[in-house]
Amino acid sequence: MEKKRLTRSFYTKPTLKVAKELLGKYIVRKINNKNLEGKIIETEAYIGPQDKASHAYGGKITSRNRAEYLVGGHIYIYLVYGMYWQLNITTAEGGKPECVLIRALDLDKLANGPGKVCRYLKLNKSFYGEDLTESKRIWLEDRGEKIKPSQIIATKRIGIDYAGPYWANKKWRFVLKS
DNA sequence: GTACAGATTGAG
DNA sequence: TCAATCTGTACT
Repeated sequence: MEKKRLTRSFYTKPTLKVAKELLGKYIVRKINNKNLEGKIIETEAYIGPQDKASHAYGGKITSRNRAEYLVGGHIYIYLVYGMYWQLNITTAEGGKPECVLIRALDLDKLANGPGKVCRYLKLNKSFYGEDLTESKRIWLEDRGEKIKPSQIIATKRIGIDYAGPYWANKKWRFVLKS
């Protein structure tokens, strides 16, 4: 099977397009010469600064969210609830706070939630700002799997009711039907 | 300096 | 249904 690392041009496309195209791609995490891999089956788009659910709403830059402004293809990782890491991949051009949250991998309960994805892949703050097109320990691969539009389910995003009904009802969460 | 909510999860 | 657990942000 052909394996191809995704390059910068994949990530710099519009965020919603990248979020959908990430479905079916494989994330590869190399630990001590062993590869942990999983197919991405659920993503969620965050498009700041107009997106109230985004940490960059209003164009804010803090030490927590600054990675969100990096050019597409970088990791934006942060801690929520004091215990769970959220793995995001930045999209669009540099200076634009847009990213895609990786919510689940096809790993049967091992990674069926954003916190679990990071636990399984052993990700932590040392990956903050990691470049997925250059890194030797984590990257994304295209393995030639073709995803049909009919396999993609668009739903409302999760856990952001505080952003108000307009943003909370945006169907920016994408799930790959198996 | 202090208060408090949050892109979650797992146990009860 | 709720506790675990801690960072960023908005107060004083």
